[in-house]
Amino acid sequence: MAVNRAEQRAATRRALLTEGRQRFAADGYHQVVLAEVARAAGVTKGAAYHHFDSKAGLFRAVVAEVQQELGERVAAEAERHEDLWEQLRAGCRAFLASGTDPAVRRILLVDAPTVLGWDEWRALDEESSARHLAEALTALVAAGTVAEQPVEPLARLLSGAMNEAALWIARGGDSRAAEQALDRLLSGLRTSA
Amino acid sequence: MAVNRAEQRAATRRALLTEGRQRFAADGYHQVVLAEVARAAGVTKGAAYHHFDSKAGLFRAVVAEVQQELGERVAAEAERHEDLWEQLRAGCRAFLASGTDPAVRRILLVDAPTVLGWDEWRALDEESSARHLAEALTALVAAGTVAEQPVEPLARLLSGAMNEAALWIARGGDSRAAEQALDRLLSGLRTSA
DNA sequence: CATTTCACATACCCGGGGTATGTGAACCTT
DNA sequence: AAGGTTCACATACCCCGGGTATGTGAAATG
Repeated sequence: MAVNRAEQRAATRRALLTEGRQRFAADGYHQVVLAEVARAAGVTKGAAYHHFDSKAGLFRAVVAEVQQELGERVAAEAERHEDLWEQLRAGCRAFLASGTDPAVRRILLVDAPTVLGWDEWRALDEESSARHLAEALTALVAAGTVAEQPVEPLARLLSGAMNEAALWIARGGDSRAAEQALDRLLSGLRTSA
Repeated sequence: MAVNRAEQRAATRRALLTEGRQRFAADGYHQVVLAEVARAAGVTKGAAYHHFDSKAGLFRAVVAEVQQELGERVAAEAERHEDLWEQLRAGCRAFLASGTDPAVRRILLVDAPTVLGWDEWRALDEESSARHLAEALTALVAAGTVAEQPVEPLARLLSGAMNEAALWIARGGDSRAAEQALDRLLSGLRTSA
């Protein structure tokens, strides 16, 4: 067990994050009561406020964690392919699949924009997944696979489409059908080749 | 002035809806305090609970109103065109433009999914705008303009894309660029003709 | 070993959603 | 038109839960 103070601090912080993540994912931000998160983590509300400035602060930390994991998962799946176009498709499919994870669905896709505000949410999203998408599109434009055009609005459109599709799939939508529909949309971007 | 009881009831209900709509749009659901909405409407909190079962109930009613208006606006814009394809484009552009309306942006696009829950929100969305989109796509498929395919997932993708794009535009994104990017995506759906 | 630091615990405040009950004017009945 | 009923609110209250102010004991420091 941790006797060292830094270790102890890190341990309780992690416990709060883990417990918070589970509850935020299961019950949604507003249903979660901070004192119960702390109690489940083996501490009191005071400890939580010692580590995070507010309930939203804890949520923010959880969001960052989940988002980073998601970004890595998508990137890892994309990098299994050589072809740029296949990288894009693989990344998109990985994103769609991860919508079934309650942590991603409820925390990232539903609650985060409201709790953190759309601006801050978008900034976080930018760092993790949205940037990769924009980079992939830029690379495809540079390679001539996709027609020359502003990348940012296109990335926003695709990002929104996939967010919604991930939720739709999580709610019972046919993931195969969603992937095919996305493929059709994407293929429209290709220069005739 | 209303002396009749039914008129009076309708008047206060409308006052609550109007005042609630403004505040929900300006400050966001959670920042709004119900008692102040009532006070601004010239009544007390008790009156609000006489008309709506909860704060979320008032919000739900506001959402339904805004969503219906939006649906009508989009439909009206679409119907100014004869060609099915142009109807789709016009409807999409009208939707994107309406993202600048704070009521639409904050209430419909940001808060509604969290407050009402994604399922209920989707059900409301289905009645108003999403159905029109699905119908338009179905008509285009029937006319042979768009390739035969399941319409529902495609509609979800486009709906999500436009939601996000509307928010992006409202936050300062270039609406012209978004329209063009959307056009490119849509044009990919056309059968080569 | 004395002192400071720090990671929490305890006790408290208070804003705001929700509820239970009161009230007077409109409505219906005879 | 008088008495009773309904109803559209107002008033007073409960209480959960986020946030804060302060206490405490063990680890770190010298």
